[in-house]
Amino acid sequence: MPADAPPAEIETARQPRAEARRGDLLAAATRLFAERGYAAAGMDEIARAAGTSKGGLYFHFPTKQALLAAVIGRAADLLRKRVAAAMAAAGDDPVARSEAALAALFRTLAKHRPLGRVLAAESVAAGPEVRERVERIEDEFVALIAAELRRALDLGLTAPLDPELAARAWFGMVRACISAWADGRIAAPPGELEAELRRLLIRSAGAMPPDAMPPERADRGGDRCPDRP
Amino acid sequence: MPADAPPAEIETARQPRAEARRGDLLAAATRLFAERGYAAAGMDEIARAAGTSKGGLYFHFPTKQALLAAVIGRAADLLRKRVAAAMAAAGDDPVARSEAALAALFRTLAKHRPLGRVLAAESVAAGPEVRERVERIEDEFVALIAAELRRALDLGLTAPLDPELAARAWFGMVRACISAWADGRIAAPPGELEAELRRLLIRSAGAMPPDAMPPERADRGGDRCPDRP
DNA sequence: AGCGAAACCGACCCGCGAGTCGGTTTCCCC
DNA sequence: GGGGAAACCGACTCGCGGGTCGGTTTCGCT
Repeated sequence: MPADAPPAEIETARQPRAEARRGDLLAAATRLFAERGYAAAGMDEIARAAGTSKGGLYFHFPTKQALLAAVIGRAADLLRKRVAAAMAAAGDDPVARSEAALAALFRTLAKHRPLGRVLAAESVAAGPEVRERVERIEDEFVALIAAELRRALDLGLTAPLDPELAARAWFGMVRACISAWADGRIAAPPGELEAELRRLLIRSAGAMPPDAMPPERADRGGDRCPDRP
Repeated sequence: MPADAPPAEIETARQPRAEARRGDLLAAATRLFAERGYAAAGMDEIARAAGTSKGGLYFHFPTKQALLAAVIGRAADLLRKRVAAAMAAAGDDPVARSEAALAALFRTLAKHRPLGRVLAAESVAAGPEVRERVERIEDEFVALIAAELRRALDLGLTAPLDPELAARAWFGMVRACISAWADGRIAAPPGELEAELRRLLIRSAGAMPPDAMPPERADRGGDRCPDRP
């Protein structure tokens, strides 16, 4: 449904060693863009960090913007792959599929911390084209989740809500928590964080998790259906 | 509780016309940093946009970083003021106070669009000190809401949750929705957006809004307490 | 082996923009 | 009204970093 989704990598697979270099360069660029910011990270520095030289870098990428674009494209491809796999494995239930998509997003971003920072912060710094591209990617995932949420709504599995807005809000929740966690501003281990976040997401939609009831059932008084006097 | 909260503006109030200039400069800088990004916005450009010259700009701010720091400081002050006022006006109920704080955040960011973008995106581009400062500010507001949430939790007004995490997640929801809306990627008018967002927030905490029931009560089948078979 | 292209190197070029500085205007106050 | 400081101006400097280029190495292929 997101229509375009450019064919990922059109590169006509050069020599394998070149491909490896390209990978190193992208990794180094991702890390440095995240650490120093797009503008402050120098091409020379990136080349050095990837174990090569400026000339070698410019052999693979014609310009700094192109490098950033490649970094972003690769990140988007990775996310797409993980999310698609997770959703496919989650079966038919739209709530389960939404949960799975968010969880995959969460895990992927948690595993590759710099990636999230590049996606979040560098869009503005590198000119409007890049910025728009990042927005498109975000919209793509939001639409993915919104579609599931709409199905869930139609099936009466959730409280009445605006699927687009809810999907966007969910995305924001995940992003905010991940980046705070990546900076060490949240102590909890990722597993707990994910579980707690999942509870928030599900409750916010007014839905029950598809798999009956979570283990800790009688924690306290009013867990679900809180009729406070 | 956030401990420090630097005394806002220590400036020893110079001539009033200078103060006005300073304001113009800050406004122009905020706008241009948001539009072009920190690195791409030139000092000369900013000065011109504020109706003055580079020399005049450097009279007020010794360096580009200092300019950004002032922009961020002013934004933080504005947010602090608005949020404090809203919470004070909301009475004692911790859920109402949380709602009010978020709503004030929402409205302030919605009214001053560039401000949110600067806070969100420019922290990385301008070196680690600035970045850390922005994180501190965010943490400050999160802590504010987390405190209310903790009270609500102790009073049994919410489902069991981690107050810090929930506050952070809420913050992320608001931010994500605001920035998507500011870019025109969400069509809804801000009033509706806020209302829908508020519903999501409340539900995610498993709380009831303090003011009894919202008008549209019997919209559909399972609004609250969704026991799906 | 040896040829040709892909891959890589690093010294150099050059525009751009942050910061400087000597000079000019504005305005407060005696 | 005039002296002096605050406020402001804009031409200039200068280092930094993106991009270039001629040359060198690596490697596949016959």
